[in-house]
Parts: sequence; structure tokens; C-alpha cells
Amino acid sequence: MSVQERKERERAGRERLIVATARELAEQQGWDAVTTRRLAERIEYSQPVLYSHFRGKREIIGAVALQGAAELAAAVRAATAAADGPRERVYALARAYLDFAARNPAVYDAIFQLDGGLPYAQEDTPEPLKDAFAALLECLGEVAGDGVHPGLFTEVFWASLHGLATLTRAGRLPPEDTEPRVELLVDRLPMV
Amino acid sequence: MSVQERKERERAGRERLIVATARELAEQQGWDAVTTRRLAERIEYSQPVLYSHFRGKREIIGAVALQGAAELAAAVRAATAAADGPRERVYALARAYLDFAARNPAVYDAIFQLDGGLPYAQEDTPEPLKDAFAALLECLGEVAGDGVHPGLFTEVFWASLHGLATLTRAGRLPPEDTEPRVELLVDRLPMV
DNA sequence: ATTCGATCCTAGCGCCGCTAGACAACAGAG
DNA sequence: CTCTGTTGTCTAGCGGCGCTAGGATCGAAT
Repeated sequence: MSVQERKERERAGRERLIVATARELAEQQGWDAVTTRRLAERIEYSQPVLYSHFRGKREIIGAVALQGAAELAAAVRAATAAADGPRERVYALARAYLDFAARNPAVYDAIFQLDGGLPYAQEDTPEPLKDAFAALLECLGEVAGDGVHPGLFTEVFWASLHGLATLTRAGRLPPEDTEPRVELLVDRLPMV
Repeated sequence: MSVQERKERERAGRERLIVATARELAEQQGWDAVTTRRLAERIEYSQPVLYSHFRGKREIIGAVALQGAAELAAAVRAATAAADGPRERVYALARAYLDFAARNPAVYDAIFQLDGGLPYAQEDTPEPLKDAFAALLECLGEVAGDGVHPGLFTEVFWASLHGLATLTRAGRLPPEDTEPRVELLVDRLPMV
């Protein structure tokens, strides 16, 4: 039995290595550079080994997305917990969210832009994704305003942040005025 | 002279055919299906002909983006011109923008998501792109509120719409509640 | 009629995601 | 300790991608 356990541990370790390497490569050179050949070379195994862990490249992206979603949730919770008052909490959330997107662009893409084969906004949505939304909801639900559904408000605020994050990083918005944009959003959307 | 003119006309016509075909194919089967081989086959020329018009696939995407941006600007202007009062104009703008994104997803991607090799938010940005932003600014500038720069407000409102459009189409937001989301955005962000 | 340049196509390069089938390594049985 | 069967890994290759070199063809101008 112990032999089997050891093999399973090794297998799990290698799977983590694959995900970590894919993430690293994506952050360094973009997702286009994450090819199965390069990935295999970096983990010092042959290509088919990847396919014994994941159905394909898509699932690898999905694995990075799940890992990233957990980190995003943690970052948002940490930031909001350290802030006093509703307005400050919302501001801290916005900053934490945009900082995460700016510092981990490839991971952010894996979660929100690329096709990782994951179900979103359904009952079988993986826990980390649900939890990331829950982290936003915990803070934003209390500033939705009277008669506005907390979930709906969270969706709209989140979408606004997402728009700022993606348009900025795609060069569609000049990066200079990020700060006043966040201020404007935080001043207008929530009822504080 | 007339011979040369005819050839130039034919050349221009073929270029339009390439762009139109790429757009059609992208809307039908997604941008991944727009390969140089398939595109060449559809226009009934060989692959290298594409490269006598465009530097590569990227530039073809860029051409579709410019065409789309002009249409988006026109759609926004038409919708806002037909609305009475600031609040209604902003609402009409939001609906027109999101409708365009929903009805022309591939074109929308070409403009705002994909790399078409175009410069954005710079002085050498192509006219259609500047004009699309201008169309938004014309309507949104007047509801920015006191002390808020019209351009900045337009950027934020636009980013919010962009977030709603992309997250909805990527399946990250359930499509049912689109309407109340737009209402919320229009009620809160502008000063009407 | 002949030249000569523009135009277009065939063929192919190196890369991609993915997989079939050969081969080695090793746990468990005798 | 040897044999055997499974498990795991690799080599090699398929079809398709963006892109390009070089040769054939066609038509305008002499």
C-alpha cells in the first residue's frame, strides 16, 4: 500500500509542478508562449506526460484559474478586513482587485478571459470561483443601497472593475489616470 | 492610366472582400476558425494573396476592428440622438453599446480584446477609434457632474459597459439580469 | 511579335495541440 | 532470484497553423 501512496504523492507533486510552471511561463512570456512542448521541456518530461494529468492545454489553464481565484479571494478579504468604514472597505476592495489584475495579468486572464473549460455562474461552478465572488459580495453587499439586490450590485461593481482592469492592460485606457477612475467608481456606485 | 486605375479598383475591391469575409467567418465560427487557409479558400485566392494586402492575420483583425469601430460610433450616435433628456440619452447609449457587443461579438473582440496591431489612446490612434470614443464622450460628457473631467467620466462609464459586455458573453455573468444591471449603472454613475 | 514586369500559385518551413505504439522499469508471485 | 504483468514514459508522427521563397503565367508596352 505504501508504494501506491508514494506514487500518488509523486504524481500530485508533478501536477503541482505543471500548474506552477505553466503559470510562471504565462506570466513571463504570455499565454501564447505556453505551448505543450515548452511546458514539457521545463518540467523535464515529455509532452504526453502532460496529457496523463490534464485532458489538454485548456484544462491546464483551468487549473491555473482555480489557483488564482483562491488567491484573489484571499487578497480581497485581507484588504477589506484591514479597512475601517464602508467607503474605505469598498475602496480597499477595488484597489486589491485591480492590483491583483495588474500584478498577475496571466492568471487574471486565465480566470476571466481565457477558456479553461470551467463552468461559471452555475450550480456546478468550482468552489474557488464561487468563493471569489463571495468575497466580493461580503464587502459590496452592504453598500448596495435600499431595494437593490446585493448580488446584482456586486455583479455591476465587479464588472466595472473588470472593465477598468482589462481595458487598461490591453492599452485601450492610458494607465496614468487609474487612481481618479477608481475614486470616481467608489464615490458613485455604492451607497455609503 | 485607365488600366492602372482599373487594377487599383480591383485591388481595393478584393481587400474589402478579404475584410468582409474575415468578419463573416469570425462571426459565424469565432476568430479561431479564421485561418489564412480558410480565408484564402473563401475568397477563392491562394494564401499569399492575403499577404499582398496585409502584413499578416493581425492586420486583418485590425481592419475589421476599424470598420466595426465606425459602426459602433454610428450606432451610439443614432441611439442618443433619438432620446429625450440626459437620463434617457445615457440609457439609450448603454443599450446601444451592449446591443452592438451582443450582436457583433467577433467584431467587438476585434476592437477591444484582440491584438489588431493598432495604437490605442495615443496621438496616432486611427480616426475611427478616436471617433468611437468621441461618440461616447458627446453624450456622457454632459453628465459627468461638477468637478469631474468629462473624459475621465466617459472612460469609467465605458469601462463599466465593457465589463458587463465581456463578462456576460464569456459566461461569467448570467445573461438574465442584464437589464437591471444596466438600470443600476445608469442610475448611479452619471449625475442626472 | 517580343519583351518585361506585375501578379499569382505551388510547395514548403518551423511551429502548434495532441496521440499511437514501442519500450523500460518495477511490484508482486512462484 | 527469476519470471511476469502492469504501469509509466518516450519517440515519432498526424493534421493544421502563420508565413514565405521561388517559379509560372499573363498582359501591357514597345
